[in-house]
Amino acid sequence: MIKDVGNFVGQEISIKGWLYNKRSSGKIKFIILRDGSGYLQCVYFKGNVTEDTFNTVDKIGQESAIEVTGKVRAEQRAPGGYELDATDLRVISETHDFPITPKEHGIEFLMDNRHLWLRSSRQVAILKIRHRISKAIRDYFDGHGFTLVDTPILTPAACEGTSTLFETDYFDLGKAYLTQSGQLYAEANAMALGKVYNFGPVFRAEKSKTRRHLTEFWMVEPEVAFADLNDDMDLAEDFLEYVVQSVLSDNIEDLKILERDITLLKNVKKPLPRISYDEAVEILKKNGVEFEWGNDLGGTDETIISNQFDRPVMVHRYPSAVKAFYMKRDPQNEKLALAVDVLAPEGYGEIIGGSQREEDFDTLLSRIEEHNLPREAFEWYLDLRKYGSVPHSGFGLGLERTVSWICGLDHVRESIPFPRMIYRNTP
RNA sequence: UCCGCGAUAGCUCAAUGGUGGAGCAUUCGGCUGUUAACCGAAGGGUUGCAGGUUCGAGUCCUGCUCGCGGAGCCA
Repeated sequence: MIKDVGNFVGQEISIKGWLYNKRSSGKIKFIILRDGSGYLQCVYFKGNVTEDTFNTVDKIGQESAIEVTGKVRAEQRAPGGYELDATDLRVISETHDFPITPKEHGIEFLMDNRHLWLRSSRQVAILKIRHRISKAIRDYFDGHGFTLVDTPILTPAACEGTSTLFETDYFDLGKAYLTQSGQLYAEANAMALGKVYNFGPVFRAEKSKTRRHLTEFWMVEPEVAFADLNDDMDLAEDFLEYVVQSVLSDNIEDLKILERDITLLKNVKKPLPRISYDEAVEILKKNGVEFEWGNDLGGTDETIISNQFDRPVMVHRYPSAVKAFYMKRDPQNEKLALAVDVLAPEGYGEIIGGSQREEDFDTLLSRIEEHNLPREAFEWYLDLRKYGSVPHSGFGLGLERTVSWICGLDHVRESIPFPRMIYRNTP
């Protein structure tokens, strides 16, 4: 693979890939080969290769699949520091008129050609960082005593009763819904295994049309038995530090391709600042925002708050009225929920939402009734409070928002290979 | 759902109500170290769709379609 060519200096090698770009100057021709692992400049001198091979270089278009043979050489003038002094060229599949040229394109064209856009250096870098983040997430939990549990995607009822879900017919059993969260099922698993996490796609049928929303996105949700809100925040900051520092140590080249300023990412270390909702409201008022206590924080509110800090900030104890039914109320103030949101810097908004869960049977039942949720659908969930109920907490981290933040993207649509949005479900 | 902006060559964009252009891409020619290479030439158009105003509409008006930005909702 191209990323390993440095180990083959002085040797003749053959390498398969795609033609990324080419330039020619009379009797010398340069091609840039890409293979997914990196980019390699290959030089064709007239005289070093057959007339036929030399002419073939002219003929093949961008994204032709080829196999290049030649000797590896360290070369300062070549991108990446190494170059292939080519002796042969085998065409595996010739291509002409690849739509995405190395020039500028508009977003509509690029999204229509998303299946081809993925081959560009920028998209390749993003996908590699996305993979590193996914791996860091799994490594972190696997290394801290968590068991991965897979929760259902088709569910009989809305998990939280707050957002609009995709609906589908389910044989003779009526309607089924695409899950918006695996959390309730993760709680059941946590009562079996202690510390668990699930990691998979979730779905929201909200007609949200912003740079932070997809209708299908990936979420990781740890759930821990015998953990309170403070334990939850301790976990979130330790976890977030691990994920960000993993990318910084392994993906510096990819971040350079994205021209990401990593100054603030380097700051993502424990402890993260913790402020209460009340303190957040004070910050808003100091910044001239007319904010009424009791409302949820909007996107611009989150940006103002996060701009006060040089790293992600945890906002805890929100008004219970704007939070989900299963969140435990603060014993010190019944109007507050033991919830926490982690706001990423630079306007990337909420990347983590979590809480301590209500563990008392009667209280949870009355919450379900207050929210006009069908009790039958939650009988199994109530059982968790009937048999060996314990304080427990967890959170959910949105993968695409995290990728967008770490990569410095201006829209989540670039953070997943094939984004699903309100006005686009193709390609 | 609401507010705002837009749709012209394969792509990115120009064009005062008066003969639709440029750069890139493509094809041809030139160049022995290019870095989104460069230089010269050629081909390439039902100006999103439907109506209207006007002697004359890419340009003004109305409706529609699609897209983009933002709000709300949310992670």
